[in-house]
Amino acid sequence: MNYSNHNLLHLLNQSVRLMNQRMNEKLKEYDLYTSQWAIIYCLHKNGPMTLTDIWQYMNVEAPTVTRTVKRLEEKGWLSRKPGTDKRQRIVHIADNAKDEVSRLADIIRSYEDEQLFHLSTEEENQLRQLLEHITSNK
Amino acid sequence: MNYSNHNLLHLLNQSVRLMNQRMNEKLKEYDLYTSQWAIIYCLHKNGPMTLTDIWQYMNVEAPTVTRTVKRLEEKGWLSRKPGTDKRQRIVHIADNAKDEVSRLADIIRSYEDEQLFHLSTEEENQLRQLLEHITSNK
DNA sequence: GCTATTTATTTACCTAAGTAAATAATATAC
DNA sequence: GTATATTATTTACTTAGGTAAATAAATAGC
Repeated sequence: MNYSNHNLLHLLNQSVRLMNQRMNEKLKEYDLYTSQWAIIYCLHKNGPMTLTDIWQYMNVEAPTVTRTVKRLEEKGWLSRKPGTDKRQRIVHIADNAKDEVSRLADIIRSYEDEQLFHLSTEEENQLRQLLEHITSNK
Repeated sequence: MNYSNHNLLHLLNQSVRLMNQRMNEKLKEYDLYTSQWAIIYCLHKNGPMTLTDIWQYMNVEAPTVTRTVKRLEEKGWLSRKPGTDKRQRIVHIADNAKDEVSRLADIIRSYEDEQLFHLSTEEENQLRQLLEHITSNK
């Protein structure tokens, strides 16, 4: 496919749609979506977090996280308990799910590294640098 | 902000969200969203097209285009007429909107080139190449 | 200590992408 | 030339992002 006539924003959108589709395909057998896995992985790496911690870390808005966490709780991946501050609800990986999450973390991480992008370490660094550049405020 | 701990898919998602938000902000004064403008611009460049032409060109699914075109028709930007094949509906820019679209095309194109990404020509080519690489099938 | 403000989360509703299935017109098989 | 398959579009429903506003708890002012 030749994208050379496409403008950069369009190309960026197409790329991210395609990457998410491929990751969704990979996650299908675990009954998860990319965005759901992103939150599970976040908690796996960082331990229990409040909703505010999560949405700030993920760089999305609070209602998006509320909705996704709710679904993951219903499916048994996550659980919530009240914090010392009664407004807070601390989200953590459900005890039953911990082993599965550890196992999945390795599988998905290596899928992403080895198969999703098909980039050399050099190219990956370049891409990372360019994306960090455009997302930095001027 | 330091993204160095983030994996590449996460970074890519964040970047595209941010770019679309900025473009939406720019388009707000014309009462348009990025995805809506993408279709108008497509028709501006290529002339009248069928729905199938559009979704294949844009690399999205048909129902997405159906919905967006419907809204743009309601707002007076686009219009549709039947094709020779009675299944087809040929989408074109509404006569009333043509001047405005031409004017906007220049404004938005230069916004994207000069302000949205903040990349040198060299960097833009690099990014384009990397994105084309990851979207190519192996 | 009571009022006002801030903070954490949720609810309601918008756009934007996807899949699956329905509909209607055309093309193909025979 | 009728039955079948294909094609173009739409409808219904899902996830995923956003904003605005509601709610409830904590904090600050006085």
